[in-house]
Amino acid sequence: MQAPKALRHWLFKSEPSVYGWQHFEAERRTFWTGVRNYQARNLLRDEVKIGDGVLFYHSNANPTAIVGLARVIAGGSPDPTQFDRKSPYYDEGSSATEPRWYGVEIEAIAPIAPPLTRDALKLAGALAGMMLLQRGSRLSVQPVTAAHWTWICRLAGVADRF
DNA sequence: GCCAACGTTGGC
DNA sequence: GCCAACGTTGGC
Repeated sequence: MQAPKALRHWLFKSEPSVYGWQHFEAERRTFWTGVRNYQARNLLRDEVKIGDGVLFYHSNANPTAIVGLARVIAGGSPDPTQFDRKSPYYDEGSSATEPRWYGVEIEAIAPIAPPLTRDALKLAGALAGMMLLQRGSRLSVQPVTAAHWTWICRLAGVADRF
């Protein structure tokens, strides 16, 4: 019998002008749609599992920051927006039998207030290796190591629930 | 708004 | 399979 995989940790980027933490918190849960990058798709489809922790990050924002914690409540399934002709995420090259794009469902756990700004993250030497902080890093779904996760929870003053 | 870095596309 | 052109991301 196979041991269950340890819970893992992720960082999801979102532009607050498109879908911000306030919106997410009001809905409490959401299906994460619109990821159109194969590397991120592979993570959503194959690696992001129920119970995993998610850092919700505001990109293209002022300030850019980690603004909340979330939890994965359903693993990868096809992103319905790829089939919706009216959606900006519509992909005519995708089909129901061979969907190209995936998403997961997440639930809001706790806000991080005040937000943990990118500047604050950069000041924490222990976080220097975070993928988020690497030059040119733009993957919108990123793995976060357990050590980085723990540091971030401490910096944010939130309980490490994962 | 600028632009560096990255991903994708398509000609060859 | 190479690589130039183009489009996108996202920090600043």
